[in-house]
Amino acid sequence: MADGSSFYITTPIFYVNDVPHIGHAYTEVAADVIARWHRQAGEDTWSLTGTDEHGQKILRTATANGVTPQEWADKLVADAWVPLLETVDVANDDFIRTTEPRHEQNVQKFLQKLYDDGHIYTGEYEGYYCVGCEEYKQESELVAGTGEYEGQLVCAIHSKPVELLHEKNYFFRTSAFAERLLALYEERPDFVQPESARNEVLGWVRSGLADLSISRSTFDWGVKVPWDETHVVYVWFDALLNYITAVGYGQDDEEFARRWPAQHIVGKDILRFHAVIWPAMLMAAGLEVPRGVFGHGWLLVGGEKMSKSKLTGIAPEQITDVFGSDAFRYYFLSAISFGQDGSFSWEDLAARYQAELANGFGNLASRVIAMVTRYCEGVVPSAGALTEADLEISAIERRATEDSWAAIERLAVHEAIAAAWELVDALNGYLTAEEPWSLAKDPAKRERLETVLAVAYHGLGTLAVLLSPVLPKATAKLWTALGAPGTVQGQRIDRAHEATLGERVSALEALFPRVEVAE
RNA sequence: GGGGCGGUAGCUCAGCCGGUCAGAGCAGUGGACUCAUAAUCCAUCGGUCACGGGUUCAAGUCCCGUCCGCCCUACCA
Repeated sequence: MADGSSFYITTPIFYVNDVPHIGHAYTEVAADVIARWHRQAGEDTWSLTGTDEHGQKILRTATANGVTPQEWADKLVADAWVPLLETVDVANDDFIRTTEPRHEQNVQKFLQKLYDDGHIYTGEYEGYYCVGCEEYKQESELVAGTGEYEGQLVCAIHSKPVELLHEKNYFFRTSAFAERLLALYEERPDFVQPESARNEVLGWVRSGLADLSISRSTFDWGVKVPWDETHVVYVWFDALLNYITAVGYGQDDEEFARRWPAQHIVGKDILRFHAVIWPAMLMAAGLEVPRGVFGHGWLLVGGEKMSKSKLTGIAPEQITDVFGSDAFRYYFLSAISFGQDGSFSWEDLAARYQAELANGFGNLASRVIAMVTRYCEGVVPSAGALTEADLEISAIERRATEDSWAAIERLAVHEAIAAAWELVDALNGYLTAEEPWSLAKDPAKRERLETVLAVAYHGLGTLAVLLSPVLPKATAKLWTALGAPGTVQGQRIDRAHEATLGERVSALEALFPRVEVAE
C-alpha cells in the first residue's frame, strides 16, 4: 500500500531569538509522529526541521550581548533548539540552519533566477518608522497622539511621532500569481488543510494580493541579494526557501527530485506565508508547489493563546520532567483535534496521563505480561480453538491498524490515536470477560487459559507497533518485554496486526508510573 | 473598521451536505471482579445545543440580528 513512495514532511524553522515553549514542541511532535508513521509504513520518508537565524532582531540582540550574530545563533541553536528536539524525542532526518552555505548559496541562485525571469522589480517601500524602536510600524501598532502630538500618529511604545519614510526595496510580484493560486486551491481542495484554514486563505487571495518587499538595506545580517550586495533578503523570503535548499535545490538535482514536494506542517499564524507566498515563489521559479500545507491550531492556556508576554508560556521540560516525553507527545496529539485549537491545563494533562496512559495502556501491558509470567512461566502460549470473542479481538486489531493508517494519511493524528486506542479498551474488556485468573484455577481449562493469554499477548504486540510513533520510549520497552525480535520501530505499522512477536516475555517495569500530583 | 473561528452535559470536546443528533471521554454515583500501576469491567445521574427572530412538514445542523470569547488584518518571525 505505501511501499517505497516518497514522503517529505517539514516543520517551520524556529526563529532562534524566541524562547522554546510547548507551542513549538507541539508542531515538532505532530510532524514527528506523522513522519515516524510513514517511515514505519515503508515509505521513503524524510523529515526536516531547523532554525531561522537571520534578521534584524537577531543582529540586535547579538550586538546587545556583545557577540556576533553568528555566535549568538550558534549559542541559541546549541543551548535551546537542538535540546528541544531531544526533550520531546523527535527523530528528524535533517536539521537546516539558514546560515549554512547550502542554504545561503542556493537562496541566491533562486533569487537570481527570479530576478532574471522578471519576477522581481525595484520599488519603494513606504512605512511609518519609529526612531525609538528603530523599525517600521504597522498602522495597527500606532495610536493617536495626545498633548503636544495631538493629531499625529505616535508609536504605541514610545508615544513619540513616527516618521513616514521611503526606502528602496526589491519586490516580488506576488500579485501576478493570484489566478494560479486560486486555480491551485480549486484543483486540490486538500492543498490547504484543515478546511477552515483553506477558507481563510481563499478569502485573502480573493481580496487581492500585494507584491512583497523582499529585501532590506538598513542592516546586513542576512543573505546578500546577488545583484545588489547593499541589500539582504528579507527574512521570510529567506526562511521559506529552507524547505528546498535542505533537499538539494540548486546543487543536487537527484536528491531534490527524490524528496520534493513536501507536506508542510505549520501553525495557523504563518499560514499566509506558506499557503500563498511560498507557492507563488515556487511557481515563479518553475518548481512544483508543496504537497500540502496543514495549519494546526493554537494551544490555549486559560482560554487564550499561549504567550510569553502573558506569562502563559510553558517550557516543554516542565511537562517532560514530570510525565516524560511519551506523555507529552500523547497528550497533545490525542487530546487535541489536529487543526483545531486546544486547551491545555495541568489538571487535564494529569488526568489523561493517569486514566489513559497509566490505567489504560500501561496497566494493560502490566497485567498481560504478569499473567503470562505467572501462569505460563513466561513462555508465550499458543492459541487453541478460537471463540467468537477471540476472533473479535483479531478483527479489532486489523481495524485499528487500517483505520489509524488511513487517519494518518489524512493528517488526522488524533483520529489515528483514537483508532489504535480502541484496541486498548477492547483488550481490557476482553480480559475482564474471559477471566484468565479464574481459568488458571482449573487445570481442565488449561487450553482456554493459554488461548486467552495468546490472544491478549498478540493484541499487545499490535498495540506496541501501532503506538510506537506516538510513544517511542514506552513501546520500545514493551517490545523488549514481549520478547519480540528486532525493534518496534522496525515493524511495518500498516501491517501491525501481522507483526511477528516472541516466545518468552520478560519483566516489564511500569510504562507510565503513577505521578504524584503536580501543581 | 474589515475578516476568520468558536459559544452543545461539572470539565474537554464529537456532531459532514437539515429529519433516532441530543452524543463521547473524564469527573460523580451504584455494582462486579482481583491478573494488574488501589488498576479493570458493567450500569447510572447529568444538557431550554449563547440569545432573539426567520425559512421548512422538520434546525445545534440553513438565513438575519444581538451578546460573549479568541485570532488575523499583509513584511517580528
